[in-house]
Amino acid sequence: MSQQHPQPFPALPAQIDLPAVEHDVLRRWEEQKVFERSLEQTRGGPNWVFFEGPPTANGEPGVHHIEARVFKDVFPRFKTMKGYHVERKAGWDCHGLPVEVAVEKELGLSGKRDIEEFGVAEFNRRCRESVQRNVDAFTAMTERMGYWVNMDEAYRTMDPEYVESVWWALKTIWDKGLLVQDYRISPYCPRCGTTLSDHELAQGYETVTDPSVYVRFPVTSGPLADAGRPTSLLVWTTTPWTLVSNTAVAVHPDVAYVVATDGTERVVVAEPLLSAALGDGWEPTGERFEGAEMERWTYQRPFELVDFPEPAHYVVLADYVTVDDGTGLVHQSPAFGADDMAVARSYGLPVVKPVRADGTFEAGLDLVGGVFFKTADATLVADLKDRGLLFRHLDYEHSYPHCWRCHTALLYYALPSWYIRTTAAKDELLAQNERTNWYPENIKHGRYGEWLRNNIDWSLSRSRYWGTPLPIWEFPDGRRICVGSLAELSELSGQDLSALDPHRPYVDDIVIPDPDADPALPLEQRVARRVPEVIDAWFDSGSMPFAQWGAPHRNDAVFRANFPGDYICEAIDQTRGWFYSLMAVSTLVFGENSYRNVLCLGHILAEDGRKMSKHLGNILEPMEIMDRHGADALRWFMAASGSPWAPRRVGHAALEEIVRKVLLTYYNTVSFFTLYANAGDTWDHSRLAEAPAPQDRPLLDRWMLSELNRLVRDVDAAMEDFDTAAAGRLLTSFVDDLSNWYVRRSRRRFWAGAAAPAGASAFATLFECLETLTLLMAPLVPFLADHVWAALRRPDAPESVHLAPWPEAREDLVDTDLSAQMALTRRLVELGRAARVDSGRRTRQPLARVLVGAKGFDALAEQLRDQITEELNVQRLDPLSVVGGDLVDYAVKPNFRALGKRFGKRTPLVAAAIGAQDAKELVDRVRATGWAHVPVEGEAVDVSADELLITEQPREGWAVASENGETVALDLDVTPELQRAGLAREVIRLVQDLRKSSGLDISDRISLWWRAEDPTTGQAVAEHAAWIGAEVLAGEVVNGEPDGEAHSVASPEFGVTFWLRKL
RNA sequence: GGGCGUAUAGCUCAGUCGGUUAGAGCGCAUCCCUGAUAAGGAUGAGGCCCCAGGUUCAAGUCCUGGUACGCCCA
Repeated sequence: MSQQHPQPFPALPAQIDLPAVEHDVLRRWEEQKVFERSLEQTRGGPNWVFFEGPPTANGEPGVHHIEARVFKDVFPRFKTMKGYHVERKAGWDCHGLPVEVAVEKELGLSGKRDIEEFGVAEFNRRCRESVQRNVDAFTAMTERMGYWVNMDEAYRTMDPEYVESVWWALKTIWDKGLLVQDYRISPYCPRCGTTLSDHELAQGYETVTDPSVYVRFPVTSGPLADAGRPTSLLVWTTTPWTLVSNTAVAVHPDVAYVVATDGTERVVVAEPLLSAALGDGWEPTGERFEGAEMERWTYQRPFELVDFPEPAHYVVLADYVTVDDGTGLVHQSPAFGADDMAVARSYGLPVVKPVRADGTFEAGLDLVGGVFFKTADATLVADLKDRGLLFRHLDYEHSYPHCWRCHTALLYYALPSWYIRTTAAKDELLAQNERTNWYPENIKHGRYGEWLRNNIDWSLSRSRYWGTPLPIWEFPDGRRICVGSLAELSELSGQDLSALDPHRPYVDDIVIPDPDADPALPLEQRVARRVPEVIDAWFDSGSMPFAQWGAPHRNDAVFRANFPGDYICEAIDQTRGWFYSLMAVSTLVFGENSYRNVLCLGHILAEDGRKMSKHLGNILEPMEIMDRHGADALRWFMAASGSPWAPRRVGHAALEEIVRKVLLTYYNTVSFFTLYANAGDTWDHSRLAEAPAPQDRPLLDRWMLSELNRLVRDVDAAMEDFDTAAAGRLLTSFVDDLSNWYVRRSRRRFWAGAAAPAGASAFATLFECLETLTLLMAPLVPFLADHVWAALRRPDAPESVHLAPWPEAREDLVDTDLSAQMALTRRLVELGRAARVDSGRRTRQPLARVLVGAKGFDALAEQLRDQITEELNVQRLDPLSVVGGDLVDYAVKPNFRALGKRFGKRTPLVAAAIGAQDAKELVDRVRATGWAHVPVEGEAVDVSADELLITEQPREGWAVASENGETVALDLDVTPELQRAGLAREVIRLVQDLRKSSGLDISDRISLWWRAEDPTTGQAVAEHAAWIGAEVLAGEVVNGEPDGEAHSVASPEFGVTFWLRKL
């Protein structure tokens, strides 16, 4: 029969190769230019501005790159369906140390000296090349995962227009006086003459033995200065060479310090360290000071070898001082320690640096002149001892950073460096943070807010090669110019530089002549040269909102229409990275943060719970995963598995589960629909108009449509709240309801066919559910959703689901009362199933009666009662009350939630009183009057039915299951009539199996013959022949064997044989 | 050392406004159903809701402290 009608839907086989489908869909997107059209058709609509955080195109892409890219795709798709215009400009972060390190490795270079010998021009050319190589791998992965982003017009932070925009931003900050030069303490190798990055630092720790010395610093002012006998601060250090430049002594403001004496001298130490630092023979004198009281006490410094330009050598307060080691008094030498430097800045102390860049002390100094810093220790300690200042000298074994190349001990060394005074904008940053929505919210005032509150100036400059050159030119007399564009530089330098590559070394060759200089001076003395540094690559990426357009020099209007952004998303490691650099740059330059909503994801871990890394061998390649499970499965995992804010483990098992439970259940429901829509009197979209109005459909359909519209409302709310996990849970549970309840309970109506009255509603309802569900699924699983859409779509609907509008919930179809009734129905069915299992009566055996005792059962609609009898295969459904009260056991429990509201503190008493009552009497009274009195502390208290949890169970001859006050009881009596009906069901199943194994189409008609050896089965078949024939589509059911060929099946269990032949 | 987060079944995770019988999936066991069938369903075993205090009539849920792990920073 199916051949008589053209099939309205393409056949969707139950088996599906998801990765293959995805490749088809990718091809279709490409051919039909779906992404471009989705942008085209929203043009003119409101903008929803998305900023792509540029991945560093350094190294191969990994699974963790998929994570953020899923979220960067889902919400733009969602907003596009809602009618917004969402530009998606890709970007690449090109500069920075990681690129340099990779190229150094490739070239076999080691360190800055090598790079300079190799040639900066060629080195930077290689860096540029390396970046471009990796972009290809990212592009392939991005396309495969279905991330729609415009890579043809991607911005690159190394492009001249981009660099110019960054220069402009720097100049803006310069003009505000917030770009300044200051000392920065960096780990520095004096032999290689270079600073080391944190990454390099981590590679070079070695265990060494250093002197650990306790030194007396005699107090020269304050209450202890005139104590009659000399009193000294006892100061501990493991770097005696830094005592030459001792500048101050730091104490913790909240720690107690005491004076101790051995009878001859007096020293000051932290109270908790008294015995540890001094050993035996020392007694506290009773003099005791809070650290805060000691501020500005002066002392006699240990060496008088260098000059100090400003006042120094007094006690300062610092929170970082601990009482774990030493004496609780910490020697300060700001040129050689980051903490020391910070403290010195806050006190305005001078930075004295007697060690030269090669690691030796300045030549003219007494005692240590020209000596390498580390070897000066012995000389200095000996001198302290000679002068009686050395209190104690030990050896101290600890881990100290060394140069990973030459193993020279590193120097923490103050070098001139460029800073952005973000601390000056701290209040504004905090205010901008308040106006920004963080997901999850705790980041805002937690990890990120904390970072802002402890803001430190942004250390901007890097003494490297492959980066945006710092656009500051300096004259010999110290005057400086910050340049904001190539045009400006052209003008200042007097040459056309519009085609200049604004990278090193070319930009280093540009000089700016001083128009006012004496022409007689040599050239070098009347031109400005660029400072040698490049800038932190984070400043590049933080500038992307304007620099991606080359604004303000180019596309300024485009930039202004796309600022600030509505949405950015990265993993949590970006809080102090991109999230901060974006906020800092735009707040400093525009006085406004550049993003409104920021999604902050947890990290992706390997299945073993560890980070994926090559040496652990637990890496999953993204392309391999997608070829095995499909990109949709991986996308669903990222978006909806667990909580995106938390770290998550990805593995094959998790992805297989998603495929089976979510994607295939959804797809199989669609496949089921097309199977029946294509069969018999086919169903096509024109029948939608003939279907009854939703409110006139059977309750099962009305329930499903109610659930559907609730789903639309809730998924929309979840997506608006950037909560894909909630959306995923809602969708999963809907798919389960649709497949395992609605379709399961509606199968007979689909068998009846599209033309049958029963089928009209079912087909329409299922179609509407699938159509809307597919729209809701589209942002999360764009491939499968579009595949389904292509199969199901109405003739006038958009070609792709991604060109279709987001659905709107029809609140008028949401029926919460019906939802509650259906929930009760399903709970009762579950109880009935449990009772059947206990009783050992298989479901094919019809039973006479089921009894139900449950609140709300009386109000349960007839159609829903029918669902229960059908699903449980029973003939009658009655309330438990039809059984005489004497045959039923009652149990009553207090409903605490209800009682608590009314009785508060007395709840336990009322609960106890309820438990003490005779259950049956209590139930009778409540049933009769709606209230019952229970005695509580001599007083009669009313309780209502709602405040009780009543469970009732029949005593004899029933299979009973109850839960939460709801009871289902099955009549176990199987009469001969019931037995024969059960046998008829058995043979129907037998014949259905035969149909299937014979390869018949679901709508093929047959002739059926049978012969029974078992008399009871024979009687059952004869008695139910009409029913059997109708069920198995047999035109005739003949007792006897067929002539000629026929498919046959014999059942020894029931003593019957069947033959069938297709009509 | 500091900040932030996480901790619920063997595993992966839900758990709303605090309510006394804490759920799902996977895995395991035993079954059932089947014209979606290499699917589906039921039942069962499996819980110190990390620990200790506190608030409350009532705590997996709120508060304080601790432990372990993770991330960021020093």
